[in-house]
Amino acid sequence: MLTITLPDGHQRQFEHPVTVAQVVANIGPGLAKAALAAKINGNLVDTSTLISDDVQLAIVTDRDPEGIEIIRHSSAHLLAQAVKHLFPDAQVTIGPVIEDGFYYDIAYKSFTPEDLDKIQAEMEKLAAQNIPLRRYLLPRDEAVQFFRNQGEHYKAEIIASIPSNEDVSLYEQGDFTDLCRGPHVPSTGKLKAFKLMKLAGAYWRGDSKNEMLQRIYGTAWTTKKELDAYLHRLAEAEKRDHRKIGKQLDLFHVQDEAPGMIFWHERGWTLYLQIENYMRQIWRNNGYHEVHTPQLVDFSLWRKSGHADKFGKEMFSTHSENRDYAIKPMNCPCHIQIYNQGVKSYRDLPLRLAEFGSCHRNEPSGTLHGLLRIRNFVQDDAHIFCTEDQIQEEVAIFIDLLLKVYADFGFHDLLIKLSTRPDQRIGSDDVWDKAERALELALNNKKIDWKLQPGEGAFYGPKIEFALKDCLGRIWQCGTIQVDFSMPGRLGAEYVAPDGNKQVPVMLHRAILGSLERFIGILIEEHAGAFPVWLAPVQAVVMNITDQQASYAKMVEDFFHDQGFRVFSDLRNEKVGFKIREHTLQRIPYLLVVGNREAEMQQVSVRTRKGEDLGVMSLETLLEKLKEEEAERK
RNA sequence: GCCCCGAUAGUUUAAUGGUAAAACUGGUGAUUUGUAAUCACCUGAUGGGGGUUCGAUUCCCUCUCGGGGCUCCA
Repeated sequence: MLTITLPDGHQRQFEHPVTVAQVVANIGPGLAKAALAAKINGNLVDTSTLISDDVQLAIVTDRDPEGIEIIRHSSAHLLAQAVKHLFPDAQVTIGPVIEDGFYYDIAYKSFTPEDLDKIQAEMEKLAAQNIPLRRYLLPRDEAVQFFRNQGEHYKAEIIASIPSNEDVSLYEQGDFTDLCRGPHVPSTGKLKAFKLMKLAGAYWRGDSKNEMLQRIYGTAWTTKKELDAYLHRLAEAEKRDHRKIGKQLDLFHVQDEAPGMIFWHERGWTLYLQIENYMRQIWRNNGYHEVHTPQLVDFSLWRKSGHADKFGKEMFSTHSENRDYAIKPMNCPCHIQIYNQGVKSYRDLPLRLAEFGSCHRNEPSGTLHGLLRIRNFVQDDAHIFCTEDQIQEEVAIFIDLLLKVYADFGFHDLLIKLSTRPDQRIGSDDVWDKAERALELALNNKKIDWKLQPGEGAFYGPKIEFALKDCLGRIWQCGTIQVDFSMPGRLGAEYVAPDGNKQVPVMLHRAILGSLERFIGILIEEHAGAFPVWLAPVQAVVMNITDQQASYAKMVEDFFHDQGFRVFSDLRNEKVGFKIREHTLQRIPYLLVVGNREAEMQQVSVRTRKGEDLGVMSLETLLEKLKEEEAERK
């Protein structure tokens, strides 16, 4: 006799061991149809699992988060089966679940988009056949042999790395068998809403020294409706792409002659300057000293700093009159040169040197991406020279400042990561302990969520990274603070301690926005180009209805312009509806219409880019409104 | 850098082994207009190089750049 307890507390008793499927059938036909897998005492298992003890049992259907994951995982297997049908020479490797879908890496010369359509059709065919899945165990060595016999050498290699005394689980669906931990759906008919999305290359075992496999990405959902909703969401997100909006709103462009570098147009540059000026204010109010250092520096400095060894390939260089130069990829060595001028005392620390430093890095061509990954960018960079004892407080102050800045820009969802000591590092473990603890403590004191990335720190010290997502959910690192125990010493930085001895300061590398270009790219996507008033390149447009109001419109423009606002007038001989449409599409916050009535009363008729009619108001009333919005940064 | 895909007018899109189509933009003229497109006419394009062919924008090779991934992002 065994007792099975269901989540609602109900119990069922059976004389003999039963499978999950039998229990579910016993509960009801509706649930039996919906069951994808189950949880026995909290562990996910297949519906074929045999129960022989008293257990807690929960059925997993497509309403559970685990259910959709199982559907995606089984979809990956279905994909592999379809590929094997159509391309028997292809070898399968791995096929995990990812956000919103799955992929499968396949060793094959290459697939075309047409192949993708064929594979999709084959998958649909196999799903319609409702092929049952069967799970079974095999000793590791037998499993290796099994896959070798099938010519699946990658799979055999994966299994060979599993300890030899362990059994491995295999899943068989019709003529296809895959190694897998599971669980999986009971049969392929449960897969009803999937779509292959794209082809890509991916290195075997994620190592660029290995051969490249063909990765097929797919998405899978519980219903066709959810699938369609997902595809719709994607299409909407793509409309917010900063490259698209950058063109539409005339913000910037790139061209062949300067790959990975940005031509900023007037409107984009206005936005850029707003952000730069805001950050300059932040620096001024938080104890930073703005400096400016050369773009081009003799290579000897990069040798001393260690950059030449580590980033030689990424540095652009040039030559003149027997001297080799590099365009700076980072600002830190230059800031140390400023620090090194004159004798520094412990009383000068912490010393915070800041620069909108323009850096060039020769990134591999395949990694360039709009404004988000480029070869020439400007960082809101600063280096804090301090003592070891000051690290903790400086980091704490920095995090507060960073969170305030991000909130001002409307970002509240930050991904925060702490990267700790890598295998290859310099500095004693004592110093690393101290630095890591300082960063961790600073994070914990803020009561914010963060993730540990062991071994991902820089060779000279640990770091905290602050990342944002773009419109398609891709993650981009923006802000960072890094502890550096090495470069100040390499470049001869020191200060006189209270006891009169010379000491080497610690340096904190830190950026709040990171690359201004990257930050602006994400900002464009976040707002879909409809920037808040304080950032909008053009804050309002004055439109006359006929030529009669031209001089009044010009006067209104001058009025706001003199008050420091970015307002211009559109006096073209066009219907007002035409002008409104145009400036609305340009996402200009306020559209000011002036006809004879307004001119006579010295007023403006105000309309927002959202189409709201705010009615007629005096210039002073609107001015107050603009001032208020600018101050609130809304 | 590696894999797949792409590149047509200023922009967005169409088409074809045989004179490259349209909308918007731009220019000219008319229109003086009240809250998301006034009308007419005009200008304007097949990324660079090589090959196949009587003929290439179309097919092939290659370079450049862009897009999606992988690796990388110090």
